[in-house]
Amino acid sequence: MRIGELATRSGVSVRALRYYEEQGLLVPERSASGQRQYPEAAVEMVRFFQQMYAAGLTSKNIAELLSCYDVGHTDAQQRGMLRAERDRIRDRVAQLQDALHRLDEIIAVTDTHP
Amino acid sequence: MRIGELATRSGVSVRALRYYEEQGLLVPERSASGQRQYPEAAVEMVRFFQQMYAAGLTSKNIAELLSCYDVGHTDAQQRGMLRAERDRIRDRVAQLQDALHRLDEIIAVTDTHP
DNA sequence: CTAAAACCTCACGTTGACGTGAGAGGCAAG
DNA sequence: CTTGCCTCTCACGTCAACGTGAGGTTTTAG
Repeated sequence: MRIGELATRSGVSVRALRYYEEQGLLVPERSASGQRQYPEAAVEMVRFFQQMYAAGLTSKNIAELLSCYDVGHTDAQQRGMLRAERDRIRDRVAQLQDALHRLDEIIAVTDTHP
Repeated sequence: MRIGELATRSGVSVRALRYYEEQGLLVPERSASGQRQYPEAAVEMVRFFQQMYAAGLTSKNIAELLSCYDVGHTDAQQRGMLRAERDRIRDRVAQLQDALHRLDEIIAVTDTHP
């Protein structure tokens, strides 16, 4: 499919897709005239990228992560990176839940004293 | 206390404290010579700010949140904002946990196929 | 065949939370 | 008094993930 369809189907902008390519995350084939051609699987890929971005990973992190996935084997350094990222996300979840509780407290107070 | 001590005790940079002041979050007294004077309670405040920033709130959000807290009463718009932010954080936690599971899967795969 | 819609490549602009000097003044110790 | 560290106010720089035209080509619909 072409870039516009992928954009609407995966819920990101055309610009974002070109940016992902720049970062080496999703490099499509090209038609004879130079237009990008994406496979079906690209939709799922892009959603995965969004999820990882939302989790606070950088483009570089995601690229490393993909290289683990693509090559089909990982060295110690890559596995270390994966674990480090996972731990970072875990910490972040804990932080967010703390923040959530503080907000809940404030909401409770402002509801009883409006 | 002066700005340097607050910085080290609360774990942020001096620049960050001046930035918070710019944003109206933490406006200290001034000595005769113009140096900032913070009370003890500022340490806890700054940690709270960091927690909210980590949760994805902007300076403006935190300022509104403080005004709820300070004035001691809230209008409907403020309570709406508080709830919206809380819901946003909840969604984000759910997203992060999804991402966490995907990372765990990848880690499991790369461990069994190194 | 033509006009609109979609695509292409530069390349500069945006946003938020600071970083990083520059140049000048303040403060405790010896 | 002067050395050395802390603080002050501008004010420009940074970084990541895009946004936003500019100017030109390609594809599609009628």
